[in-house]
Amino acid sequence: MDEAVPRRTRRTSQAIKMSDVAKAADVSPSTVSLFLRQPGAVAKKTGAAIEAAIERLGYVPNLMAGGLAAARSRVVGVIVPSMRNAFFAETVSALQAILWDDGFQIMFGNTDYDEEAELALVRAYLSWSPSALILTGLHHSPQTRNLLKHADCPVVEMWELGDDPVDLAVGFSHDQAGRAAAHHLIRKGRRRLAFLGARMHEDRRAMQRAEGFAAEAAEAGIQAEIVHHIRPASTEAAATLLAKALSEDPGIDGVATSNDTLALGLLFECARRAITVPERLAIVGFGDLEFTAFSNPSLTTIRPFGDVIGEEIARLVSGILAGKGRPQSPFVNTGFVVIERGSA
Amino acid sequence: MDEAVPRRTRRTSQAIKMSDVAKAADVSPSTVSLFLRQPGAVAKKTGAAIEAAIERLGYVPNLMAGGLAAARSRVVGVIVPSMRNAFFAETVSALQAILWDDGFQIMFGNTDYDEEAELALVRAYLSWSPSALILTGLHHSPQTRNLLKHADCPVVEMWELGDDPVDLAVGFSHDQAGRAAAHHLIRKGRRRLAFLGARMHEDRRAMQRAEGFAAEAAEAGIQAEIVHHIRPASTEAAATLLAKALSEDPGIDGVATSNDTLALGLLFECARRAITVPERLAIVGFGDLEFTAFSNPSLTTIRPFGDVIGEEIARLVSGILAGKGRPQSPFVNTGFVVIERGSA
DNA sequence: CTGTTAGCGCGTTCAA
DNA sequence: TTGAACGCGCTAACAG
Repeated sequence: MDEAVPRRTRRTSQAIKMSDVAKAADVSPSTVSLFLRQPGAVAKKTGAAIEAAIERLGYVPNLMAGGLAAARSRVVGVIVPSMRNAFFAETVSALQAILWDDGFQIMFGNTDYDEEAELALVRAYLSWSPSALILTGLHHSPQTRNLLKHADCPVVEMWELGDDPVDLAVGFSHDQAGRAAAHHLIRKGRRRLAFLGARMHEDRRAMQRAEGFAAEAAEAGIQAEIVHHIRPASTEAAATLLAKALSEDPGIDGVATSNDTLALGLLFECARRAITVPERLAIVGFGDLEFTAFSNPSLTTIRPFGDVIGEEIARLVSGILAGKGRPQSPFVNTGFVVIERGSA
Repeated sequence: MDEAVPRRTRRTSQAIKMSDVAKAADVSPSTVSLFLRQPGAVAKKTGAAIEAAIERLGYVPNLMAGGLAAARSRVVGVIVPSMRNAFFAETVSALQAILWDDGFQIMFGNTDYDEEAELALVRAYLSWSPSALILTGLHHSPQTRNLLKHADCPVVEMWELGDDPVDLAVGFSHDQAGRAAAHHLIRKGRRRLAFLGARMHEDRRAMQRAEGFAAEAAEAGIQAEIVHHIRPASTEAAATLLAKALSEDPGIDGVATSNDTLALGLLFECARRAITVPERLAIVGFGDLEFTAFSNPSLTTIRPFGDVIGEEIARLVSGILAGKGRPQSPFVNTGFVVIERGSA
């Protein structure tokens, strides 16, 4: 009976378009277009008239039309495993800030560590003719890799360094980070080590750190066990992991974790079990999350410079797209540092 | 005659297009288009042929062309104050998961609590003819509000409830959350209260919680001071805040914080100062971040259901866009709960 | 420096 | 159930 009255004006919202602006400024549409893309290439007076018209009419360019005509959009696709991970939040935040200033927009997605999801995302982003594609890690399904190889834009793999990147890679060596943790503990006189990791069956980079840790220990003649847990890193998982580690070797005196969150949980669990840190157990985390400096005891950890990764990528991508050419090397090593605090 | 010289000087990367698929499947482009949008409306045999051709050629639709023709893209713009904030990460993660399944893509941006940045983002997203716009909070610059009012798509304001939303709102009352914290402390016998907040000059919602807290206390005949700090919430800020609060009233026996991160810092700081929690100081956090259940002591906090906010919005938006009509009420109250643990 | 012109790849009538 | 025609709003080559 009574048809619902739409609460908002339906469709055909006669949006102001470029030709309207052109008419208002008494120039041709292509001049408006030119002005928008290269303000300097238009006479100052004409430019002022166009600008005034834009302002007066409230013109908002249609980026789909622009992208279609130019066969390229100013969209940058970014793919991370998980948005809930503070590491990536840092990187994406930095990326967004810089790319935005350079006139790019970010399309953002997470794979939840699923290769199929990654493939679907890559495909989806590709269908926007993006200006660049940024993804996490060097490992992808063969199909994904193939798509990326043929992509008509810069492709950046981040947070990992290694052989044979698809195109560009910005990050650091997780093997070395793992080794650094072991090295630090050994230097501190620890001889019975373990690496506690969460979700390492999915998180290749955490696994690499674990392996680097074990390798470094082995080279020093120390056997380090790797203990892991399937669930995501959480303070709670730490209790489980510590129990496992202790049951395998009650004399453990030094551990590294795949993640500061885990390390925080370990701190709490040690307090509960009256295990003194660092006296009886030294702990090295990973990530340098904000609480590490201020926990009790403060947490020795490895800082991966997630923000720098974002900045470097943004700079790289912006540079290439601005026609400044590609760097000599496809790698940017953003490195890491061990930050010594109270826990080790 | 003249037609002999096509001006295809553009270096297009031979992408497969719909017409190629059509040719390969021996149908017309519009049939392919129809099949893609409504597979059921095409003869089964034709559909199979098209599908095969798509597969064989590796066709990827050009979403810009599609969006341009349809005057609508399947992009959903999402704006949060900060990506580094774990609350919003939960929401965005849930949003992305559901919207993705429904065929939408997310464009993501953060304002860093800057109204101008928000305006720019809204404008940018609008230029993609989005399917929906999702932003944080009910407060925007007049210009932004005006743009949103005239937007030709659903607009959702999230994480806050109040009068006069632009269109739809999904969230909860921060005033009530603040009151709940005060109520809890009072019920626990605390009589000298304070609210410790970070960045409240920018974060309206934190401020609302603080005011709700103070109001509830006042109604119980208790005066609660509000102490704040300009820097973002961090475990470190907690020390500063505690010092301030104590200097104003050394006898404080119950505090709420704007954020669990702050509460965590407080826990550490209390340990350092040998202030027993909850005996001498009861603490109520906000956010129910993952460590709260497992800290030492565990943290009493308020859980805002950030993931539910994301789910509700996704459901709402998907429903409206699928033509299922708009809900009777423009509000969805996702509520919150006080989770009582060790610290209060 | 500005205007003319010809599409970009697809959705959407509508007729067949 | 399918196909032809048309145009979405803009960019880019080129001529003036």
